[in-house]
Amino acid sequence: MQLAQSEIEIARAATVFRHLSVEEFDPVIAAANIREMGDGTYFFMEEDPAEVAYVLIEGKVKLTQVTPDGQQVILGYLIPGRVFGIIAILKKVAYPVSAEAVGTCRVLAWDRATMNRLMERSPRLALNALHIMAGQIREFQNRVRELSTQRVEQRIARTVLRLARQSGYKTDQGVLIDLPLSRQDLAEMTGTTLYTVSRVLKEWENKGLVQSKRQQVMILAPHGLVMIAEDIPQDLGEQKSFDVEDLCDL
Amino acid sequence: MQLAQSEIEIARAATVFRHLSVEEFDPVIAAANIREMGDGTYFFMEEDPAEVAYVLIEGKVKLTQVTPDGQQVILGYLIPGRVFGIIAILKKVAYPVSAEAVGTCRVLAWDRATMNRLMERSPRLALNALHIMAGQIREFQNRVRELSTQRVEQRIARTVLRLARQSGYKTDQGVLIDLPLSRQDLAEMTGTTLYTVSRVLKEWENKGLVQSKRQQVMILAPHGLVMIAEDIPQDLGEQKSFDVEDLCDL
DNA sequence: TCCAATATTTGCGCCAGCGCAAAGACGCAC
DNA sequence: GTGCGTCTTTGCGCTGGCGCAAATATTGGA
Repeated sequence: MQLAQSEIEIARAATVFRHLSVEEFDPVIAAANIREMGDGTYFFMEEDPAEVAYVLIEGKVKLTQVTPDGQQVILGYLIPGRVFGIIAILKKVAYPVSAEAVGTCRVLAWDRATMNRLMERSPRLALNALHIMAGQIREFQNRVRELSTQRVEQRIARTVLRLARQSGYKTDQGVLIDLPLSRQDLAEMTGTTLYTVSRVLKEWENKGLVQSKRQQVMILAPHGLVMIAEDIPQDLGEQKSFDVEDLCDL
Repeated sequence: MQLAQSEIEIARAATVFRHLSVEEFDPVIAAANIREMGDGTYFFMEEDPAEVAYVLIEGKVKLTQVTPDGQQVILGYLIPGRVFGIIAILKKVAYPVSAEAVGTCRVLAWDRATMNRLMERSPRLALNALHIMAGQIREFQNRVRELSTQRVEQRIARTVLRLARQSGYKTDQGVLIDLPLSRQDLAEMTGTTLYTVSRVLKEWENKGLVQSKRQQVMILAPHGLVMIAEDIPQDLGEQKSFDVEDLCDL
């Protein structure tokens, strides 16, 4: 398979290749394999020996874990430009999560030997990997803190806002989360049940904060969700108008 | 301050220095600063710019975060040989946690410039740092999963067993957790309240699983706790005898 | 030794969230 | 259009866990 120019540009912008000079970047691309995966197929499963690192070019990827008793937990979704399976640069380690294609995906892939060779030539690449892992640590620490201290509605609000920031798609009605996102999925992301998610979304819908359909959530009033996410007791009556900027950060 | 031979040996065994040759390790030690911190003092606070990396030689260190509304979360305790603040090898990042001395601590410390210079000379050192960060990611992912899927009693059991494995001190009665560990501390580690922790410990005490005093927990029947941690419904009646091996892993 | 500070226990009331069960809505395949 | 599988809603009852308040225990320091 051949790389289109647009695909190279997406890779160029990937965090893992940030600050690479052209001389460093070209061999990276030259060594890449492009691969396509159909909806629902797995790049790798939790516990598999980590041999290949990927950069997502097109599509979405879902990262999950499964508890010993078979319950699934969704750790997050990836969008184009994100690297995954980067752990494969290390010898003799296993992937800590499963990675599943959500819709058709195109990725660039490098096996460990290739990645190591590239890193030897561009220390910057290794440093970027470190940066990415540091960011992941921070992210999961925050998740632990959220799960420890926040109530369910708050966690759902944060999760929805995070997804909107990542995969939000602005329409004239509001921000649509561009993912097939069932109540069950949201429950697995927030550590609750599909019943509770359903009830919370319904309540938000009644308040005019969101509009949800089958496997779909659209945010109508980001500000209202931010209020919930931050646990600011809002006296109702005055509804703030829609403002995309609210999605920028918390 | 001078390094004792025993201190050098502890550093030698630290995970971050694993597999280093003598030629690589000697300059590392030569470049180290030894530092002593009193009980309750902080090596660094969450959000501080990360400038120094540490290896714990003696004492215990508590890692914490604070929520916006002032609630504390304990992410874990470190024992001698563990590295912390390793994030400081990267430029322009902040510590994601606070690190507090529990009892008097002795540590080795390197500032970023020194650490970077050492890593250039020993790529193995950089690789070890990567390994450690990968391990941390895995650990926090597991914590997220636990918090998402397990009930309070289970999480407390896992936490107590983990602490015993780390800082357990075998006595003729059972395994004593060698940390000042209040109900509040356990609550902050497991995402619950001191009231619930108190009630759970009391119940375990009545069943003869543990014996707890002020800021102290001793495990009498590890097997029983493992049963709870793994959520195996135990029909009472037959109490298994004490077996230290149960602490080895879950 | 006694006091003040800190840690722990426990009764009590409450409610957030769980989870079954059953009905309803939706969308795809034929 | 029909039918089936999947997803969603919602009534209901229940309980795990929260958190106040007050009593009690423990400890270190004066």
